[in-house]
Amino acid sequence: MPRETKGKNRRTTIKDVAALAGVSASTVSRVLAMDPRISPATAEKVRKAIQEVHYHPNGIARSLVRKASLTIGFSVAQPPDQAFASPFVAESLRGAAAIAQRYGYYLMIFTAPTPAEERHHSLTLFREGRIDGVILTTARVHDTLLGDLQREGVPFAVIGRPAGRQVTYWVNNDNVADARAATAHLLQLGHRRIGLVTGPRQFVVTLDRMRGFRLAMQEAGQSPRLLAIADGSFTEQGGYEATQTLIRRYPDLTALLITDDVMAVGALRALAEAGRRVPADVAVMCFNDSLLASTAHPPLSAVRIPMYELGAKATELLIAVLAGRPPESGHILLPADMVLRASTGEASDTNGATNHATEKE
Amino acid sequence: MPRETKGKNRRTTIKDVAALAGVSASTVSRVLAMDPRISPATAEKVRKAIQEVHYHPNGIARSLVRKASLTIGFSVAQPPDQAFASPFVAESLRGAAAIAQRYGYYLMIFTAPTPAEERHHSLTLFREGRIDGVILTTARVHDTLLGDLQREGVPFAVIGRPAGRQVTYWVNNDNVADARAATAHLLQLGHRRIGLVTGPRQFVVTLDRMRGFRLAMQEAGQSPRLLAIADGSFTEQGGYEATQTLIRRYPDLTALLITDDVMAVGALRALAEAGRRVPADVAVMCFNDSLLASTAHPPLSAVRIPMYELGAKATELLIAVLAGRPPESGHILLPADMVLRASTGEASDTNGATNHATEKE
DNA sequence: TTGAAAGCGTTACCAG
DNA sequence: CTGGTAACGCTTTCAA
Repeated sequence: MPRETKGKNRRTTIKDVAALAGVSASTVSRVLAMDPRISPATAEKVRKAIQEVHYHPNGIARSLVRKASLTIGFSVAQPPDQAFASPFVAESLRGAAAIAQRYGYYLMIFTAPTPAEERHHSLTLFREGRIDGVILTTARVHDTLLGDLQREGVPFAVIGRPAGRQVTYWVNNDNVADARAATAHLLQLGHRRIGLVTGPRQFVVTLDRMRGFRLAMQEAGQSPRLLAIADGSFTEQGGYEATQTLIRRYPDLTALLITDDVMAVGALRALAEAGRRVPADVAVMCFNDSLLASTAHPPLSAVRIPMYELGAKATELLIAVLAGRPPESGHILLPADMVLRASTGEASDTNGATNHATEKE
Repeated sequence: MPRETKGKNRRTTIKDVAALAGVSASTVSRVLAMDPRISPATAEKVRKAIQEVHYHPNGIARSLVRKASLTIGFSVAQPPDQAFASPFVAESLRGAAAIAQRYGYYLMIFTAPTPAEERHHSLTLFREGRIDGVILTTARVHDTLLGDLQREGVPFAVIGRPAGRQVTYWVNNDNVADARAATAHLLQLGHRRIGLVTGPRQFVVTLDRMRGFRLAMQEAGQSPRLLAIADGSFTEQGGYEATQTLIRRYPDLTALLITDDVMAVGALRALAEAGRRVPADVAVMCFNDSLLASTAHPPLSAVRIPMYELGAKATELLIAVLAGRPPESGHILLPADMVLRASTGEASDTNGATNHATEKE
């Protein structure tokens, strides 16, 4: 009769442990929580029992009672068939995963092509109790998302600069300053006819970089009305098409600033097809600086955006908030370096994979 | 007194809805589950109440009682500071995310540098009830992981070919055949002194591709003892170093097969430094074919591994298993094409970004 | 220092 | 067709 022919193969629960150790479930729970007022003797007993039955506390039950999932959502604001193809997303996810893991948080990812879907997923996951907060990887210009999340009490941190003033937690590089510095660098090299290829204008990052470009050009005495700018999607093809448009309309450009390295690769293709040599005819400079930039032909000079760090910092920020110790300074600006390679005619070798001769701004 | 000054700002629960609609919680639950035997009238009442209080069922509570989290784990067998940097990981994750989302599953990702950690994370997440099953992205040669998971009853699907015979669910391309075809192609171009640069030998994929290489070389009458092979880590630097070693030891190589495109980019760097022109002195062919391969200099001929599809199919397989309708055929082999570009001297243009003139095997 | 009991928010069985 | 009630596995008062 003391045979244990009860459950078939239920996973072992806290009660099994309690029974085996001859204590109550509460006591087991306390041992697990390292409650100091448990006697060393019983603690030992319980621990042995836990070992014996291979007990693992059910995280779902815990989440239910604690009202916390220990899970962070990571929102990729792109169609699932593009997400992660972008080095920016992949790298910032890498940073987020590293930090989440370090602090004992789980990471749940979801993709959302449209703002509406991103809103829906973030809200639903939170309301269902599946995530405690969310990392957003994109800030759009006219976007009710952030306001909605705030209103609903969803904790979140943004990678990028939110358009409004009201958002508290975000991490970014200073895109206006960085784009301005990059443009200034091209000007300093002697270029005057500089074109800008940007991503979609619905993104704050696009507008910020455009603004930096404009500022530098104005400072150089260029009329803001005459600036050569074209936009495209954040893809190789997008960069290709935007560049084609731009160089057709402005055939005398001698330099191109491109706000994304994937797009820049497409720009190189367009330039090659048009018979323009880089950097002899047209100098090219881009943003991000993934492996793609250093292995392109020619290797691309780039503003090195700390993508990994952006993801990591945003996650740290969110975790601090979730842990109830929100940092006084809600946002962080990370510095971006400039990496000079052959595409602006300045690199010593032609394969810049390790040629990170950087120049602080 | 009919003022609702009850909870402070508790999220609304099924009971709130029940109270408002004047029915029991069970009834609300049934409406949610679209139980056919609920009367249209009450269903309507309940639905209105749900709208009114903005009710969202708590997913954690559901998971607890249903013993299913609707969540799939995605294991990245790499240190968090490398994960997703690999196009293979990024692309297969993309595929997994798309399918998971389509079937209403959530995706939880975790990184694990060592087999021990991968085992620990997979097992713990499952035992805690946080995931219903797991996608593994790497198959190692001597690996108890898969056996352990089976023993513990963790449903899983593998991207890649598991070493043992016992594993049921996996998706792969035929690496032996694909490597053999690639080598055969180089042979057909007239090369005889062909070197192989591979990833770490602990991975099944490495051994399979080595095997294919060997087979083709043997068929061409080469002594298997004299084959030029070097291995390195799956990084640009790994490819660089392995290639350096290889071309020093075998200075007369006229072609290189490299089992990864990130590594191939490093190989190009090593060749350039050694003063070998590609393809004039050394032809280069690689695997995977991400954007990196087509934008390298020169553009790399590659065996195009369907990375996205591998992730997608593995996820479909796992979801089928979780849904209780395990497919009769447990594993799937996807075909891989060959994309010929300038690095083997065959491309018409030098920028192969869209030059996917493929050749079926 | 420990135990009993009351939840956490659902679902599902058993009556009616 | 609908309502009570007992789980699901854990944490956390409240008592002792």
